[in-house]
Amino acid sequence: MKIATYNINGINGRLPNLLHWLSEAKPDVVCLQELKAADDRFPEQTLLDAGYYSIWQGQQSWNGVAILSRYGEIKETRRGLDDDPDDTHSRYIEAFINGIVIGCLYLPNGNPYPGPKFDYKLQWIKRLTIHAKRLMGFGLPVALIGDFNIIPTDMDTYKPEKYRNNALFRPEARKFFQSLLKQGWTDVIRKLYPEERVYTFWEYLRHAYKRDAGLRLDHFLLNEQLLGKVSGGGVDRRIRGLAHSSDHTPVWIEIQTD
DNA sequence: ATGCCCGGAGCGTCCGGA
Repeated sequence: MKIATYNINGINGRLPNLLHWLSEAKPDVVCLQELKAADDRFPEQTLLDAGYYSIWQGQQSWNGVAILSRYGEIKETRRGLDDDPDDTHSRYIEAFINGIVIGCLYLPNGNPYPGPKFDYKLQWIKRLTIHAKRLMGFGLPVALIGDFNIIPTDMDTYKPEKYRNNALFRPEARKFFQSLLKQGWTDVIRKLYPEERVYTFWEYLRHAYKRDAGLRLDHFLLNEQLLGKVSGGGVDRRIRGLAHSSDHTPVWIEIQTD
């Protein structure tokens, strides 16, 4: 069972790219972020024709998350986080697929720091912390997957000094990531590649991809029950270099199924 | 310090992205 995450940066504008990658990579389950499409603009039928069932939480112009599955109708277990009924951002959707709880998230960017957007990021983090702890108590295999908009360590950016006051790299954000690890989650891509530079995002500006001026922002956090079943994982780096690509590239893991 | 590049909305050129 191959599970992937991809910040698509506009699902309709990049539908050809998405379909091409799906046909090539053949993931079984996909978490998508930054749909930038209202609910009624989600390309459900096109994805069905490509073999994928979907659930999604859309929003006009911004944000938006979805889960795709080749296993048939998806059992949705949650959309959105608790404790803020006024939150209008579409950033979390969750499903139960093949015995695994899959939380698909698009954590707020938070720039510029300081400011209200950074405050919103911290608020959202607080709410995710509560939900992540709750998921830990289920006694089921669980994965929190998506664009965390967090550079976890110096190793995860081409130039740490440049990002010291960036919301992606601020101590508050990195501390949160560490606190999740203390809850019992494992950053499985880092575990698979302990020494390597693994980037999942390259800016459009200044030929960042060509210069390999990247960041690692897209993560798989797995609990113990799921970690033991992981047989591999990686980054589909080449996809970022294709024409009209998203600024992120797909990341995936392989799970042994019995 | 600024622009460099993108999609979306919508038809000017801005906003948000990271």
